[in-house]
Amino acid sequence: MNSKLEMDTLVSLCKRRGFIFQSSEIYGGINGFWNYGPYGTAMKRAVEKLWWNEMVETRGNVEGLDSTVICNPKVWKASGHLDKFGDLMTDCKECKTRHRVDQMEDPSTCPNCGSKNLTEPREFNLMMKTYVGPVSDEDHVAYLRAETCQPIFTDFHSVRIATRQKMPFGIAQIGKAFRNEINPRNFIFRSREFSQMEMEFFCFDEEAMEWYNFWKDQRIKYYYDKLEFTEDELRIHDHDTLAHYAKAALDIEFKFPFGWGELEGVHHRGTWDMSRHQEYSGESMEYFDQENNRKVIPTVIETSVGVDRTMLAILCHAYDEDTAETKKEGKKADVRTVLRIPAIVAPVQAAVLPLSKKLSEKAENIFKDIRRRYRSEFDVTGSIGKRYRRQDEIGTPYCVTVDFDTMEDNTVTVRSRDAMTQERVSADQLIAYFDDKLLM
RNA sequence: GCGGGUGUAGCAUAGUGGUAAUGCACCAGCCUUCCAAGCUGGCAAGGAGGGUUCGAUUCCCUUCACCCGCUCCA
Repeated sequence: MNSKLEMDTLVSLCKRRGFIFQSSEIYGGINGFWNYGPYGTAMKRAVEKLWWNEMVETRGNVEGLDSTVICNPKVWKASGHLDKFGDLMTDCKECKTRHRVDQMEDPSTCPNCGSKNLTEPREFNLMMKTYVGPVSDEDHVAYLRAETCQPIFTDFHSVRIATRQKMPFGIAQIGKAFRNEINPRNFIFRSREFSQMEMEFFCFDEEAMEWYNFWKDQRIKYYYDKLEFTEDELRIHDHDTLAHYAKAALDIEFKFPFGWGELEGVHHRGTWDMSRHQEYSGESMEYFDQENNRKVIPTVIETSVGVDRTMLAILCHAYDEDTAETKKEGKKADVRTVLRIPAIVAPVQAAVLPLSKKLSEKAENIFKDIRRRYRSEFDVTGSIGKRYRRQDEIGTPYCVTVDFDTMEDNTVTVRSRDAMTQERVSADQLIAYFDDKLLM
C-alpha cells in the first residue's frame, strides 16, 4: 500500500472507476449506506466466492446455509441483542462524554467530570426495526438481523440431519446484516447495511481450544496466501476482556489509512448461544454423541468476516502510484495509478486489446475464448498506452494485446500490470497460461 | 450523539451579488502499429429547502451528506 494514501483519494477513485458509490446519491445520499458499482460488484462476488471455496467447497466438514434476514423476534431475544441493544445512554453536556446509565453509580452525575448537566437518558437500540404484515403495530414488530450467525444456530439440527454430519462440523453463511450504528464512519468500514461471511464450527467442549487455534491459523494464512496481505498490514489482537458469550477471542486487524481496524473475529463462544436458544425455544439443541453415549450442548468456534471491510482492505493494499515515462507533450514525469489487486479477486482478470482497430476481429475471437473462464474485458478505444493505464486503474493483472504478428504466427503479448513487462504467448496456450495465474 | 471542517460537471480545481472557467475523464471525427500523443467538435455542474435582494452558486437560516477529533462498536 502507498503509505500516503488518503481516504479521499481512494473514495474518489472508487467512484470514478465504478467500484463504490454513495447510496441514493441523487437524493443527497443516506448516512451509512454504500452501493457497489460494476467493478466493485465483480470484486465483491469474487471475494465471496474465494471465501466460500476456501471455507465450504474445499472442506468436507463445513456446510452452507442461506437464511432470511428477518427471523422470529425471539431469536434476537434469545441471542441477547434486543436487551443489549436497548441500553439507555446519557451525554454530559460539560465534558462531551457519553455513558451507559446502567453503569453509572449516580445516574444524575457525570462519572467523568462530576457535572450534573446531563441529557435525558435516551435508548440506543442498534437493531433495525420493521413490521411484518400490513399492520404496523407493536404486535408485528420484527428486526433485520444484526449478524448472520444466529440463524445458523437455530438451524443447527436441520442442517445436521439433512447432511448427516457428525460433530465436529461447521455451517457457513454469507449475507447481509444491519445495525443502526451510532456513527457510521470511514467510508465502507462501518456502515449500517453490510455483508458478513461467517462460519460457526460446532464441536465438543474438550476439543474447542484446539479448534479455536486451528481456525485462527487457517484464517490468518488465508489473508497472507490468498489476499496477499503483508506482515506490516496485519496484526492479531487478542482480546483481554471478553464479551459475555466468549471464552477466547481475537481480531485479525488491517492497517487502514485511518488506523488499525478489525477485518475478522475468531471467537470461542462456548455453549452460550446454543444454551440460550434451547432455553428460549424450549427445543433441545443437544447433540447425541453416539461414541460416548452422551448428550452435549455443542460448543461453538466462530470465524466472522466483514465483506465490506475486506473490500476496503484489498483496495487500500492495492492502491499504488508509480512514475512512468510519458510521451505526452508538456509533461515530464507521469504518475501511474495502479491497483495491485490479487488476480483471483480482481474485477477484470484479463483485458483483450487489439493494437489497431484493423485487428478487432481476431482479438474478439480470442476474447470470446477467454471470457468464458475469466472476468474479461475488450477495449479498442484510444491508444494502447491509454488502454493499459485504464486497466491499471481498475487493477486488471493482465492485458492480452493482439498485434500484427498475431496474424502471422498466432501469438499475442501478455502485459503484466505489476512488472509492466510483456511476454509473447501462443494464442492456443492462453488458457493454460492463465489457468495457472487466475484460477483459485 | 458532541465539537470542528467541507459541499461548483464523472473526477480535480477556479471564480463571481448580474452570461459559471480550466485540466483530466468520457463521446464523435481525423490521425495513430505497444505504455496517459496531436488536432477539431461535443456532453456535462454550485447537495436540498427556505429567507434577504430587482437579482443568490456567492450573504443568512434550516436540513442532508462527507471528512477530522471525541464517543460507540453487544
